[in-house]
Amino acid sequence: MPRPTKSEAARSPKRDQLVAAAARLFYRDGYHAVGIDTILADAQIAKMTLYRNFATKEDLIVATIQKRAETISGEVSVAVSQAGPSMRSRLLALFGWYENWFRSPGFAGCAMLRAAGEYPELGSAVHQSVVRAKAAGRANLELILSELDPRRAKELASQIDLLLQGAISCAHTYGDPSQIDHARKAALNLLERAHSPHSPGRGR
Amino acid sequence: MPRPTKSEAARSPKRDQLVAAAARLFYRDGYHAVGIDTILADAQIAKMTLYRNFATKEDLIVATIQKRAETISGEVSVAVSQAGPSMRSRLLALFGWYENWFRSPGFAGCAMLRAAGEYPELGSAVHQSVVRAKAAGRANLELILSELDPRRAKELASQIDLLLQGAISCAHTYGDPSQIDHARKAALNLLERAHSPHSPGRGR
DNA sequence: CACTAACAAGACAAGTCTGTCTATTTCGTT
DNA sequence: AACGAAATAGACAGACTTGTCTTGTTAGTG
Repeated sequence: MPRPTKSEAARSPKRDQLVAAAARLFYRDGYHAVGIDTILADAQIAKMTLYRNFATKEDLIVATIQKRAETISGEVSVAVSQAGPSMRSRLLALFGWYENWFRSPGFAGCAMLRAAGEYPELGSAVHQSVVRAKAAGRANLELILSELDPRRAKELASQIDLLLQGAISCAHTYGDPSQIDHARKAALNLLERAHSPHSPGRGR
Repeated sequence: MPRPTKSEAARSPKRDQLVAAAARLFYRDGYHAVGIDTILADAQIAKMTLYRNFATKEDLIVATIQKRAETISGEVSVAVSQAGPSMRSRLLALFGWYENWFRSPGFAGCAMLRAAGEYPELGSAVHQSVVRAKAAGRANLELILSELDPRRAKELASQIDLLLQGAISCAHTYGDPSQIDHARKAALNLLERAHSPHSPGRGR
């Protein structure tokens, strides 16, 4: 069947092309700042093809967020799984992935946080898709850490996630990739502390 | 002199009114999403009055960021100075201020980070104003912490700042003010560790 | 070969955007 | 009372916005 099944209503070469161009331009210039005509010109795709695959521009934005979430999740999983068995080396692999990202050309912060910023209302479809993606990312981090200490995995995952999200935002704002170093040092401190807690019930 | 000096070319009741309305609307809906006509209607001010005080819309955005930075800096300083003398209580006062903010109605993340997100280019006037404001905030945090241990104040300030910036973004994204709790716990851990470092030269 | 679905190209509607300009009015000062 | 700066109201230009619709072309199907 040369016609590629189509079936579910998602896989289409034109659709992918569109999402790829949109993701690139949205990330570079912002969601409101980029019009669909710019995307169509860049992807060399007709307007009707866009509106056959997506109901609205916001739908296209959601698609770029979902695609980015999948990509990041996959790459991080690979990086962590390729690291040594110790929790420390796994965490360092995770931070290594982020550092590479920060140092890559065209880095401009987190596409998802920026989307949540441009669509600040909680109920917005775009914002909701960011919530899902970020929650999945934190859950994945929790899963990684649960091998160490299942009881504290949730808390430690939240803390390290805050460090990472902060590092992404600050690295972009300052244009300074070395922000990841601060986050890494803090995360290792927190990890050691979780391993050997010598003052248990503190901290509110 | 009943005419209020004017002098420097900044203080004007209409100007302040304009900045206040703009800050409110930009924060609620986003910088690109809000047009100047909306701001003018809200502030009940004529268009020419806007363009007599600001060259462009971006200039108005920069003004809202500067005003917000001043307000936050002042409020945080007061909150910290009103706390007890111990570093722990000072830090708790700082986090208390953030928690109140997160729980206040209409909280929608950090206006400055969102501005940097909508104007991703480093050289942009808006982005630059965010850099200045955020750098000043971190410097202020460093100043607070320098009473504890001047050597580690800079590092600790960066780490806690990352936690705070991450908490702001995540609290908004998830619509969950309790994100500050994770940041606070982590910060207290890092503070204790800075106080009694029992494994010195680790962490890359 | 004939059919059909997908796509390209572009006109079009209806509205929005920023920024400029003119004409009129308000108001504090001399 | 008269002057002048500042504010208002609104028209206006020119460009841009999303989304719809039409027309013609391409390519893979039975």
